[in-house]
Amino acid sequence: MLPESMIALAMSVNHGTARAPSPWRSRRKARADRGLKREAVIRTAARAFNARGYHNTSLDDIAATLEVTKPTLYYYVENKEQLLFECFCAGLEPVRAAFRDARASNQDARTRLHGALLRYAQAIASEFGWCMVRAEDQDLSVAMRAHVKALKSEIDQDIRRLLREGMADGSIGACDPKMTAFALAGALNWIAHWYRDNQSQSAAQIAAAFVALFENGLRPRAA
Amino acid sequence: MLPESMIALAMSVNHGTARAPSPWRSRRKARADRGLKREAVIRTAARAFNARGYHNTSLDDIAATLEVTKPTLYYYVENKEQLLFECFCAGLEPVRAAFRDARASNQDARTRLHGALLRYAQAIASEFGWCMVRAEDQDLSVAMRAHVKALKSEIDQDIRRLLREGMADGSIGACDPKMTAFALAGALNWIAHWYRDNQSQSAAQIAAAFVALFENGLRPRAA
Amino acid sequence: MLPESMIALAMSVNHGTARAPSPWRSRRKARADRGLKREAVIRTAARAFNARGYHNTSLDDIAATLEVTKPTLYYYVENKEQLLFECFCAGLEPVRAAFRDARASNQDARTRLHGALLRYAQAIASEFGWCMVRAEDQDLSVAMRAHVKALKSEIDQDIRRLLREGMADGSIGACDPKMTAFALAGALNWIAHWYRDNQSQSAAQIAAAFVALFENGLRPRAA
Amino acid sequence: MLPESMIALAMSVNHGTARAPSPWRSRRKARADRGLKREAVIRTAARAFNARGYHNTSLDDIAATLEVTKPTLYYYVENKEQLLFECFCAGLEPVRAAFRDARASNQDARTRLHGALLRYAQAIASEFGWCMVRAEDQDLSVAMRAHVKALKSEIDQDIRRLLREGMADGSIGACDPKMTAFALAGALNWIAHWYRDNQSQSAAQIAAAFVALFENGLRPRAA
DNA sequence: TATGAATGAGTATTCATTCAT
DNA sequence: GATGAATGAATACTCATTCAT
Repeated sequence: MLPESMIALAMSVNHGTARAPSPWRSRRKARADRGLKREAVIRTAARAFNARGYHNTSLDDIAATLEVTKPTLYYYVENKEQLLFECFCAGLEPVRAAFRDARASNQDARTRLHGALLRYAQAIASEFGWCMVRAEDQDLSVAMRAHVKALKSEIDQDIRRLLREGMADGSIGACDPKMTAFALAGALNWIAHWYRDNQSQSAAQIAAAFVALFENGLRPRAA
Repeated sequence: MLPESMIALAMSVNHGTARAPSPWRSRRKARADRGLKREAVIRTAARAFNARGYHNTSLDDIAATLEVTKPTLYYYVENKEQLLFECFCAGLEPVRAAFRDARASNQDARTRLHGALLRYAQAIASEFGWCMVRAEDQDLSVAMRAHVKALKSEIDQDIRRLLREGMADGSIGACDPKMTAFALAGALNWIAHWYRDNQSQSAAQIAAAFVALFENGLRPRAA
Repeated sequence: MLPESMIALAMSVNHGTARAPSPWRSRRKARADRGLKREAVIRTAARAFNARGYHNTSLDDIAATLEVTKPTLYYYVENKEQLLFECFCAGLEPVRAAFRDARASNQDARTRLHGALLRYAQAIASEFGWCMVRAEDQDLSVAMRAHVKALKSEIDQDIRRLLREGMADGSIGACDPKMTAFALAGALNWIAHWYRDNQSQSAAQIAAAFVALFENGLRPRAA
Repeated sequence: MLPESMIALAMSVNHGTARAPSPWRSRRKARADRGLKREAVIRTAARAFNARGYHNTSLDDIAATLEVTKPTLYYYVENKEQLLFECFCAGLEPVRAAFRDARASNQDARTRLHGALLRYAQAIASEFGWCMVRAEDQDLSVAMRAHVKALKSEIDQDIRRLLREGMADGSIGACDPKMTAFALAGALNWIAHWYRDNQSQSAAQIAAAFVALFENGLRPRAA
């Protein structure tokens, strides 16, 4: 269901701000995989979208960063829209993996949710965070919009399921799973709006602080 | 600091989806105040931005909805950018009012925060919610961006202050005010992404559910 | 043939840079003649055209300078084009007067030409100079273009006639009247491109220098 | 300092009114150099500006003449303004060359000035004449305006220098170099206002007549 | 007289996309 | 694989002009 190279791309998430090396530069240096170049295209797009927004980023911008011409991009990607979609998928994959692991584990539900949310937060803070969260549905064609919605909904359902399981196994207090899932996801997604690489706190630290809040709430605990 | 007509506009937030009646239609019907028309322009823009996004909304779209020609918009507003800014302000004003009230009250801090967040959530669910939350900073000129950032920061500081006051008066448990403020705002802002007028739950109900989560946390309480 | 108020306007040519007083300002102060206001409109337009060019001057600019609204201008003038035409006429009238006088005098032709060119130069250096010289024919309707051409041609013919008379009465050496008239007019018209009010030399001094050149030529004279 | 292709363009000045052949028409016919096309764009623009003025010429007009679409123009030129600038430069180059030659020669100054002015007049009568002379400074951005002013000033200084040298070597009578330079340039520049290709006299003949006037003046010479 | 309000027509500029080479 | 060249469609913004009041 997800595009081919997505997993490889997602694994190598790069938090640094260094310009991605252009695989075109050393032209003769090996028949550098089409896959590698495709990855570079997507990653470069993600950074540009993140920095300037989807509509304020032209394909020319992306091509220029890669030191390539615009039509070349079309060799690796069908559309500008598809470029956005690929970025979205690349960012989402680690999140899906996190929830897969949560399902497989046999700890109590709150612990499993805790772990998944930690990885969720890190994905949001990655260079693909913008594309996952801030990219507007409006900018996609109906077909892709449906696709994206389905993927997002999957995550939503994963969270709700863990909440319900937690209420069942006693590790989570009574709550409305739908509203609570929205609140959790919202708080974490929002990280994409303010997190910058140079932040004093790492994504992991932020995630930890968030999860602590969700666990204990604002009201002082007895002891 | 905020534009004149903003408060009137903000007071009359309209959650319905009904097309705003066009004050131009009945030309002779009263001396339809310039102010009223300006309001209609802004409100119509807000709905369009909300529905299709800023970049996918042309001034022609807005004009057509109002059954007016494009240049007429320029009679009421300087720019497309300014249109967005006005929407932002219109949405933000009730939030500022909420925090003003929170400062004035002499209840314990958690109660005051609780009240402010309720109103915050309702503002986000209003027709101006998109403009306040999802509009990209990238789309504004540097000058306006600074302006918007300052206004947003004001709210952020208000939240942090209440958190600190709550820790001081014992109504709020120990927490990192900055991270917590981000988490709270994020969860609430996210409402703008999924809330639709036809939702089964009202904005107030949603806000209540959120606030309850924030107060008690996920972990089951003793009693 | 020339518009009514032109002569009065032309007589009061104002070389200063001081903003023309707006007759609207003191509203009650007498029923200030329509003629006076019309004059103010034209003079203000001339200055604006002179400063920013015809196309870069909007009627709003002119209206704003006069502290009036745009439609008011239409009460005094039919068109933007007509506004330009009026400026042209206002500038031209003193030149026509100069050549009328030259025809009436009974001095030798070179002396009469000399005198007329002096006044010609001063007209070009006036605030209407731009409109007379730099305004493009292209910006006028066919009807007005013909009108303007006729007026310009009249001046051209006046110069040629004086040249021929000078060759006849021996005060002017052999020359091609057409080419010479073009050269004279061109040199003088060009003043509109570089003359500014704050020039160290007055329009009269410049005119004198030019006429001296035309009279004696570059080649050193015997004595 | 001047744009690359300018010199080639200037050398091939075409006085005819025949429509420039569109290099796009025969698409396959040769690899029609980008340079050639760029030239065609500039020349076509010059003719249009000449015929209708800068503001009354839309890029659509120019594109239509070339049988190309508007965005194509942007492939060769950055701006409408830059288009005007290129025309200006193309027209000016032969003039600069003329004065370079004048500096290199070792004839008396009056003879050298004479020669330079002849070529000056021919440049003004070329299809680029309008852009050099009648284009308003007002239509250029501040940066370009400065650039243009500098180039024009260079020519002015060249004329003044020759006048001073002429007074020194006795070939030119006493005169104010500044005023005289203005008069000479003005008379020649004015040619752009009235010269048309179908003129009975060639540009060279006109220039000769002008130079004769400047040399001898109006006053009859002794013998 | 003067103006508030509105508009029609125009215009420069941008950009995703295509295609022959 | 990559690019130079071209285009169609869209879009924000301007401005002279009109007209009811």
